[in-house]
Amino acid sequence: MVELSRRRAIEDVASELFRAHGYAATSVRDIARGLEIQGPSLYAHVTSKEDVLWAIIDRAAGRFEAAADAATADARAGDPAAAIEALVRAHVRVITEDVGAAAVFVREWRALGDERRATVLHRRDAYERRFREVVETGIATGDFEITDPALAATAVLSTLNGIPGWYRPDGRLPAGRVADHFVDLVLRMLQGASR
Amino acid sequence: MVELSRRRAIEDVASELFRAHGYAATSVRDIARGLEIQGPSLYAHVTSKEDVLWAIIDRAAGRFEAAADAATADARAGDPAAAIEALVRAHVRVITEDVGAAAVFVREWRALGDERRATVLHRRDAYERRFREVVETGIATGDFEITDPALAATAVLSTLNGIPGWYRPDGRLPAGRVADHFVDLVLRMLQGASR
DNA sequence: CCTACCGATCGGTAGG
DNA sequence: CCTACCGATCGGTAGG
Repeated sequence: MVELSRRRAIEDVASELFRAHGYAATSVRDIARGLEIQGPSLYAHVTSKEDVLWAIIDRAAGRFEAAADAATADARAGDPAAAIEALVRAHVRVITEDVGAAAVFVREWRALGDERRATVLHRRDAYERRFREVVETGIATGDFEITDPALAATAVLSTLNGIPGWYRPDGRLPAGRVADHFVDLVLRMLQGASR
Repeated sequence: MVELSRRRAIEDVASELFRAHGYAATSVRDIARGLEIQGPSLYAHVTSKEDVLWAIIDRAAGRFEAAADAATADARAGDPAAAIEALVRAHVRVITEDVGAAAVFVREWRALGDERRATVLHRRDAYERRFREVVETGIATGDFEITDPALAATAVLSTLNGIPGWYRPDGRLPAGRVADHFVDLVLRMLQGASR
């Protein structure tokens, strides 16, 4: 592992602990132990335990948003299936590139204070809206066979957000294959046909 | 609300608090406050905080298993689509009948002690296997167009287990409509066709 | 079901 | 980054 900023190392250790045990069940001293320093020494680098959680979640949110921006820019307008494929690949890539942070982002936002929690929920809403709008476009073009686009978008994201629950970088399926499978599953979910 | 056993009332209050804030972030005194008694009084009814979590999770697991048993008994053998539909309807029904308990079951099993956590994970594996076996049957009969049945079963359950994250009994969609939509989405995910 | 209380641990600060 | 320490809160017990 290359040199990381101390601050980033703290967040990586904390991500793994928050993912494995949850934010509330992880103590500041647990994080410090993972860095082989004393508990209070952590406060030379962070101002509070919640700041560490916020840094992890804020960065993860930013990576999802940036990846979706790039995916949307790449995909040709007027092809909803291609647009969904790009969004799914982007989402899966962000998850598999840092599955610890993704798990914390998906599960631990409830532990944030009111203001930050509200901010994260708004950003999640805006992010989900991108999926929903593509679903709506696909309904309009006749590519998708969906009667409730809001529910379909929620279901798609639930499907993808299960990945941090089982994906491991050294697991049976490499990240690219995971993305391929979920692109197929999601597209079929939306396109329907055989019934 | 009808008379409930005191023990059951404790579990219902705890379910809501565990769902909203997580097990670790909920104190025994928080649970007691929801019942309008003092913190230590709770111990007249339960032996530990973890016992309450276990009771919620164990009961939820039993309800999922019993519902799947009934669904499997009902569905005609040799029709994988009907079998999946019955399993999905059973799963959604268990979630929507007690969304608090379902959320705790899905999210909070990490907080159990080693032995109980291992037990729950084995039961989850066995439960997921039922879905996977129907997927495998569907591949064999040609009804399903799936290349990785284990991943497909995991994806289906992730999709369904997102429901406790947003479903509310007084929400826009009644439980039966939620089940209808997820049956459609899941069947299309498995049956494929249009690509 | 209550009051009084316990030891352990929590997040965090003081002062190097 | 350390040691020494703080007040608050935790799960849980004693003894009615």
